[in-house]
Amino acid sequence: MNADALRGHLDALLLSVLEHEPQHGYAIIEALRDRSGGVLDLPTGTIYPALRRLERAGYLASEWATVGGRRRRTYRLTGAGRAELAGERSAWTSFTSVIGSVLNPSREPSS
Amino acid sequence: MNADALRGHLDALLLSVLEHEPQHGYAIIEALRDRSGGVLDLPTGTIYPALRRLERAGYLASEWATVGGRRRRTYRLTGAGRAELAGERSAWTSFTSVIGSVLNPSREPSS
DNA sequence: AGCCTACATGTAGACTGCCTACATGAGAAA
DNA sequence: TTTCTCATGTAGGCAGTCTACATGTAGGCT
Repeated sequence: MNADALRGHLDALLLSVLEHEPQHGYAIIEALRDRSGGVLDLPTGTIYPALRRLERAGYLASEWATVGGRRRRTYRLTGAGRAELAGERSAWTSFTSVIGSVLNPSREPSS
Repeated sequence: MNADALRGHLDALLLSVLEHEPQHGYAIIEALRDRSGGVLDLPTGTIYPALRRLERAGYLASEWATVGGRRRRTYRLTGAGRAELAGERSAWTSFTSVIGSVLNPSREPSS
């Protein structure tokens, strides 16, 4: 998986993983790996800054927790985050449709 | 169309437009606009450097022509470019599949 | 005790590609 | 002569992802 290809779609992935339950960063990385069949194995240097960015943007909120002696920062979707996720999903659909139509144009009978 | 979303997929679009006939930059911009229903309206500052990059990479070759007193640099696919296009197409398919599976996971019955 | 692995978070700086803004010039039409 | 379309190109900015590093706990193995 090329790094550039991901550009601009990571936010949608993160929000999507957090849709049904709050997660901490490390678990999010594992969830992405699981859901993608091992293809998406994103480094911490990508995930943690991205989560903070999404929190600054108001799409996520976080709380510290300690589980088994280890500190976790648990993120959850805000209302704005939920709306953003919906927007990202529809943006993804139209994005794939547009690129697809250029990459594999269905030849119209010419006028 | 968000600029970041395009990142890493532009090469595939350009090669695809040039697949069946050579084109010059300005015409490529118009072709992308047409094929995408007006959504992809890419600036010259994006297209021209990208075409030169693809030529440096060996995927395109270019020749100057003069049509109606105007100079055009016409690009065509090389053999390597054709192979690259095939690779980009299959990469696009797996890319959409992976992102899609994260964004809209089909819930497996849990074990 | 010492070592290694998994768990867990974070930052600094590099890389790179797409964008904005600008520059240039010919032909055609108003 | 002014403006629009056609046509190419560069310089510099921006921003997101990555590499590499830094820190620390828990638990298993020898």
